[in-house]
Amino acid sequence: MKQSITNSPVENQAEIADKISASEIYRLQAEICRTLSDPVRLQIIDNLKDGECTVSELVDNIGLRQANVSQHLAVLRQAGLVLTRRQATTIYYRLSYPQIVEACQITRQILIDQLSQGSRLVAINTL
Amino acid sequence: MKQSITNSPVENQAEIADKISASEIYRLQAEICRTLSDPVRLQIIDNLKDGECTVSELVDNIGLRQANVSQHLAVLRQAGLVLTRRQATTIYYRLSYPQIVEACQITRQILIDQLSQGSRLVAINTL
DNA sequence: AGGCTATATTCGTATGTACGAATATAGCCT
DNA sequence: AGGCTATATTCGTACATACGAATATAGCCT
Repeated sequence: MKQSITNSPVENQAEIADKISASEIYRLQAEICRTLSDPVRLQIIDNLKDGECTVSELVDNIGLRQANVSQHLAVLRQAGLVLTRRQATTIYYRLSYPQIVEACQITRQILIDQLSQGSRLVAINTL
Repeated sequence: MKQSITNSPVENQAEIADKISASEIYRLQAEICRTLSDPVRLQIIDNLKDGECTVSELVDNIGLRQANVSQHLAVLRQAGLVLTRRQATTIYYRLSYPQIVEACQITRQILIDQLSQGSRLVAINTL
């Protein structure tokens, strides 16, 4: 088993990346992207971009069943993209990496560009 | 500073977005992210980040079968993320939106951050 | 035309995942 | 303890998709 990376204070990113094969990097990066490839989770991230939200707030804002929102929160948690804080029975969610919002903004901007060029209209009209 | 798309005479991005429901925006944005959520396609994008590549070059660089690479190129094409140019029997691929590279860099940076924090190690070791 | 090369598509299958429904856990309150 | 609220998990099913294998298309060349 590879346990070598456990607690290494001095290693820089290149060193860390070197311990993992390039294909593993792509695979893990793809996992992060897959986590972003759901409309509900994108909406959750949008809700969290300015700070914490409770699950109830997310359920209200998104308009899906609580269990379903919770499922998506579990996916985001497992991907390490959100963190939680408990206060009594209420759980607050926040983004682990606020930079994720920038990545989403880029993809949304690309979508807007596609729409304004009309290259996406066919897909929209046929769906 | 975003330059408005050259041949869309009147509509600005907000107007275009308004014509589509917010949930449709999220759905389409999720489609773009889903296109990025495959290791092979991320590698293709990486190969295209500095300019055009032929299919053969991609096949050689990636090391998968031609048919498989071509399938992934079809996914990227259908998502509108790549454009092609033909020269004789050779087809050159390029990125439609070079900004996609930035989005990928952000997700990769998040992954590196996760790895350096150790929050991803469990996932790596158990996979 | 026929053959060669470059690239694309179809088909079958195995695997992943979103959703609804139901159930479970956890903390607070009286 | 029991009940109430907030959140999480499990299960079944329907649907999507990546891959390999095989086949198809398209352009060049002699």
